[in-house]
Amino acid sequence: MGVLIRGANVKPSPHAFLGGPRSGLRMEAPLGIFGDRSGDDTAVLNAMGEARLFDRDQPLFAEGDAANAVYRVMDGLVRLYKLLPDGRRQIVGFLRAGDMMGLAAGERFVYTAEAVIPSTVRRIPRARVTALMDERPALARTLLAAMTAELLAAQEQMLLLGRKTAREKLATFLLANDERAQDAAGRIDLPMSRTDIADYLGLTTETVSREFTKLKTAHVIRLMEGGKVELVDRDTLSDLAECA
Amino acid sequence: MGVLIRGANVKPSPHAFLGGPRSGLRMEAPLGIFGDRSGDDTAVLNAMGEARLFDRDQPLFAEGDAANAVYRVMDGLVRLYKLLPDGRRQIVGFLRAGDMMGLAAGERFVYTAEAVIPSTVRRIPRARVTALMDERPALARTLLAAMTAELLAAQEQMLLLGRKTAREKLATFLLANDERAQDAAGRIDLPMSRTDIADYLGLTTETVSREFTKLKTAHVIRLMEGGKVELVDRDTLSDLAECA
DNA sequence: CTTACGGATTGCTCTGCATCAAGGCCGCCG
DNA sequence: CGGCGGCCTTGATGCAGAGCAATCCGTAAG
Repeated sequence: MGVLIRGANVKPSPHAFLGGPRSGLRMEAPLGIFGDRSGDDTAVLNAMGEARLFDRDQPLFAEGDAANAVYRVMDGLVRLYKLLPDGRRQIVGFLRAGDMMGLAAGERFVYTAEAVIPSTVRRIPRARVTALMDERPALARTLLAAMTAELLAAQEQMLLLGRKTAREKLATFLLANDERAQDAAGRIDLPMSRTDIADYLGLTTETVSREFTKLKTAHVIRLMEGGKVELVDRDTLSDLAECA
Repeated sequence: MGVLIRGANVKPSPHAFLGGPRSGLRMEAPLGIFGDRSGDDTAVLNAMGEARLFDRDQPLFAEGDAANAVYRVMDGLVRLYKLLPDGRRQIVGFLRAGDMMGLAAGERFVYTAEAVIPSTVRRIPRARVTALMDERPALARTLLAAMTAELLAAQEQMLLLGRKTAREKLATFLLANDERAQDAAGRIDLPMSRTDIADYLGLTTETVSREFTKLKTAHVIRLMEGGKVELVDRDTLSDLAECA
């Protein structure tokens, strides 16, 4: 499953829960509801496993593969998606540096993970995570809290997919990424293609492109080279997003 | 959060993972990946808390309420939903007897829970769940596995909401309920209104009604009184659902 | 510099589902 | 038993977004 965990090297977001769908677990465990003893559990996991570089569009694993490891993105961007038999695709999450996936899975993965851009990913055998949970019962709780965040994000995305208009979807997407993918200049880095964004938001490439253009024309955003986006008018964007 | 847990009194489904969106956790922990020591943890939780009867449309809790308890449905049907400011509604899950909710929540609930029909619900203070986890570390693992199932179901629902047609959505919905809501005669019990189904599938009441009619006319299903549905041709329904 | 290629943009048309608008059915209450 | 109100169904119409196709643009290769 699309479980990702943000590591200690990534600065915690002040709005962990308001950022919309992240499809990821945060190791900081922002929810204290299961007891606040997470401590350094995250650090232990972070150092485990072997890192490997994946090329553009190279799969980390595919739907149907045995789920015998969890993965942690050290650098780059990974997409998780499900396919219908006729090829329609739904991206259920994007993972950035520090995010983890594969924790929430059954015997086999029910979705595919691919590098969107060249990405470094650490692979940790599931057995080691299990063993670590035996040593430190608190880890299970940390993961529980993390999975909770994942679930909340998934439900937020259900609201988006089921009830929001194209414009609202894109506005929500931009604001969600505002929290997670800002560079030094405050711009958002969106290395994924329009098609990827479309498949994440339940739209087509053309519609995504048109809505980008409209936001640009309205001076709400500015499209920079390199796939970067500057949010000029966050308030308007917020209104367009209809909460979330 | 839409975390529900099916108790030991409900017969395990042979297709726990194929039934599509359930928005619920199963205490049987069908995934052995976190270690298979769940044992009787579920039974302990089942007996806890006080049961209470909720009338039709009566809220168990609302969006924004402090999330200081988890709830277990003993009998009836509960809907979980999120609202947009202008009133658009997305139902993120239906809970039946044995299902549990509220485990995956932050400080406050981010959705509302209401009884669809008169329902008996047990309320368990969160502190007791936490205490129980201290006693039995294995419980955290059981919940972890359960939450995993919830997450997989949520992602399946994302695929449905983002990429399936109205017909496919309804077919998927019927097959998912086939696993969970059969009565003695093999019919599906759907006590929720057309509006509820529409808000769950990201459609309108009218579209749901029209698709029901089409399936009926094609002799794929039969609509019985009392909101019951008989699946006459599961194969055709399966084709229409496009997997899931 | 020229060509080629893959993604992005834009225009035009089409359509699935939403929206608006009647009825129809049924259970409830006076 | 009759009227009322809620839900469901069905029909007519509209529209947001899909589908199709033609550039455009930026990058890489020659």
